Amino acid sequence: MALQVYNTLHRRKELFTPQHEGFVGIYVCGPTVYGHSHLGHAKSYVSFDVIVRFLRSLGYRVLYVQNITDVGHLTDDADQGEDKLARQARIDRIPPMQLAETYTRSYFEDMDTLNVLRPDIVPRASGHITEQISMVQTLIGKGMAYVANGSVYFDVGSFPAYGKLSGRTVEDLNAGARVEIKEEKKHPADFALWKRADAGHIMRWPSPWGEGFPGWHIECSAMSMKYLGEGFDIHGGGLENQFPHHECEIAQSEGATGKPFVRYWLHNNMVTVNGKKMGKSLGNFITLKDAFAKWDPQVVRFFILQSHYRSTLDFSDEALDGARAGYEKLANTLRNLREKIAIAPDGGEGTGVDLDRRTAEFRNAMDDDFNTPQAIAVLFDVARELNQAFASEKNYGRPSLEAIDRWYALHAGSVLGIMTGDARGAGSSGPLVGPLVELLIAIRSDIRLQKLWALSDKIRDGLARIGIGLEDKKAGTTWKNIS
RNA sequence: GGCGACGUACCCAAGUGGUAAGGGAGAGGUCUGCAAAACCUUUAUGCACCGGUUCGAAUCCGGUCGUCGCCUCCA
Repeated sequence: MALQVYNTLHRRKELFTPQHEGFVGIYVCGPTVYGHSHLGHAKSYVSFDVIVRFLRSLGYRVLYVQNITDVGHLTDDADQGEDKLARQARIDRIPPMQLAETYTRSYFEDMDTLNVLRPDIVPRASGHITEQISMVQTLIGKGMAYVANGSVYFDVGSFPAYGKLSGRTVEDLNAGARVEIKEEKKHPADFALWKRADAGHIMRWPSPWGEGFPGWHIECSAMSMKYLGEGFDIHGGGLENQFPHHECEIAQSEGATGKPFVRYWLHNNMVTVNGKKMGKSLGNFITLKDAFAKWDPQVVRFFILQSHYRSTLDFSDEALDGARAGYEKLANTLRNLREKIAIAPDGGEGTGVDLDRRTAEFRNAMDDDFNTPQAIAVLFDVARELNQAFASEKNYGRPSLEAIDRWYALHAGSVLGIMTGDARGAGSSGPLVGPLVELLIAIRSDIRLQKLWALSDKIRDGLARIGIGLEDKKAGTTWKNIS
């Protein structure tokens, strides 16, 4: 089976074939940096992180571009309201670019914590004003855009395919009561490519049409094509950006180049919290920094991947608790595996786990539009078989055990980006912790030989209170970090 | 009003024509000084509801109810 992806453009799963053999160009809409990142960002960027990781595991050279929107756009209608970045900067009493820098750092800090690999190129909108102006000029030259009162609008009437991504028509838009009629626009569905800056507008750049700032959609077109070429393989983003953002990107990009823009459009679904949509404008969003105080970041990542990227994901304490328990089961298995490896003989028999079969199952799951929940189920299947083998108390050979360790490192670690930490689990330990715990275990073993259970339990309970869990097994006592 | 998605056990969640993955929680058991971990057994004759197509439907078609999203910045 080969990789199939759900292409929003055609509303079906399609065989994935890159434009240039062996190479994949992918662009994902990045965050607007005027606040801390939230759970929605986590779902989106973890999802695309796994997509990129999987493509790389298939042998593709992937160029992953993700923008940072540091030019503020407006708080409500395309023509009303205040620039979001400018507003927050005013509230915080700092320059807008300082605000953007602060939250760009915050964003990557959170993504690093979630084990999301950095994109290969992270272009800032403010650093690509020239490219955006140039593209607007091309569109004006082609008669697809017009200047009105210092602003430039895209004429949707000049692009008959407008609506092909979202399945809307210009007539639908007319019917909707929410499209603001703006005097200077020829048609209500026309969208801004460049906006005239009013006197108080801080972020402004000179342009052929006077001082202003770029429209919301133009940055993604200009930057994606600059780094990936005029037509490229994958464009990803949140489902809510399908319309109008991505629709407008297609119109202006294909209008400017006359070539197909993106071959596969991938959209991830939204996050809800206790059943309700989480959105910036609703004010009910949970920032990642708050989430990490409550749940282990690795568990958050695991939880996200336990549902499909095109399904909505509801965050609730009960669901996260379930995910944590499942995650710990895998972590325990891996820890047990490494303890066995440390004492395994060079020869010895195999575990009987059919890794070839499980590899194929994992690959098939991921080939089917990145079905991470099914792929994770395969991780559990291997864990169960391995634990069954361990339950029989045989002495398995090191090569057989190490093969399973490598299997997890590849499939769980490299592809899904989970189970990559210390097998002892979360928590930070200073350099003295290990030797000290080993010493306590040795002393406690003597105590246990004397059957002084009360004293023995006092040591175990005391260690548990400071985050060290002891497990007494036939082969001896082991320890792990607990939270 | 227009467009779209979804509704699978107590919870999370795969499965799009061949007889319900996986995880959590619960119950019972094995092991253990106890605990933990792990293993075994068990938990949906049924996949919102009602019709239809079919030898066969959670999966296809029609209808009903419900939930959510987009149409306005948002991942």
